[in-house]
Amino acid sequence: MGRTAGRILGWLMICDPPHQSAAELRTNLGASSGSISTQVRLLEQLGLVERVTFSGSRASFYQLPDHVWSRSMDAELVRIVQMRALAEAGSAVIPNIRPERVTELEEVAKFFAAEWPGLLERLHQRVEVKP
Amino acid sequence: MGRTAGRILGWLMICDPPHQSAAELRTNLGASSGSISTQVRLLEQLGLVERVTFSGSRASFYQLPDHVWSRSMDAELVRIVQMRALAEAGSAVIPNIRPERVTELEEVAKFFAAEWPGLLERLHQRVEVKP
DNA sequence: CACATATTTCAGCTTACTTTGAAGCTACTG
DNA sequence: CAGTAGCTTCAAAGTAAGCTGAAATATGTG
Repeated sequence: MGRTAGRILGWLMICDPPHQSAAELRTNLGASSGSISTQVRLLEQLGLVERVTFSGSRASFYQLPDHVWSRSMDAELVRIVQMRALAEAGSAVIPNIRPERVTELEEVAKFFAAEWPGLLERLHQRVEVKP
Repeated sequence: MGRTAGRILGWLMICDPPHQSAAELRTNLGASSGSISTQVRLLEQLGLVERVTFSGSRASFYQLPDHVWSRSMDAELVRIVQMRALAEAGSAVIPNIRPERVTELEEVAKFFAAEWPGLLERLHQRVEVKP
């Protein structure tokens, strides 16, 4: 993630109101319109920003989705599963000496793939369901 | 981590013998001596490669440490704690509307800081203590 | 302890990514 | 449905990171 994307996220965490137009982002961050457009789209694809509109204004506004941080941990599971698939592909090249150089990676990936869903469930319980 | 660092790791997972000299890495990966020197040092600092020597040869050899993959998950705890510290610094700028934009990040960081040590313990049990 | 071998350093090159700003396009308001 | 505010695109410039290879430095064998 680029510099501007990070600054957009930071600003969207503290701005008032929580939704900002591209022009507001441009002004407050000192970035160009093109940069805002590109980076906001990137963040939208990553699920870290959502776009909202209001009738009466033709501008789009950008804001952080609810529970954005705990939800972003969900994406980690995708990467863990990709890692497990990669590690499993390694079974084709297991060396004779110290084969655990390859097999251990698979075990680690399997471990996290098994543990992560439960962890996420507890995280969401804790963060999204306030006591 | 750069391209060459990744290729070094990959080669060290499957090479025979498991320890390789800089010259061997250079030959097998088609990289320059400078690149090998720099990237091997980077990997050493990250704890992903260790350097060994043998009397009778003046060359250094590089190899993967034991349990390198499960141990590399330990480093994640450091990053989680750094994230918690950053998130706690955010308490100085909590906005009035939708304050959870900032506070949720802190809760997520705290959650992982609390959970990670136990997770690591079970990982190491599972991977390093073969049944 | 001389000296050949191995390693590190570093300036310049290459490559990949980011930003800018203006032109073109979209779509909403009135 | 015309006009225009706002968004996207894109080529060019800027920036950052990695690689190379030769020169400088370090190492430890014999």
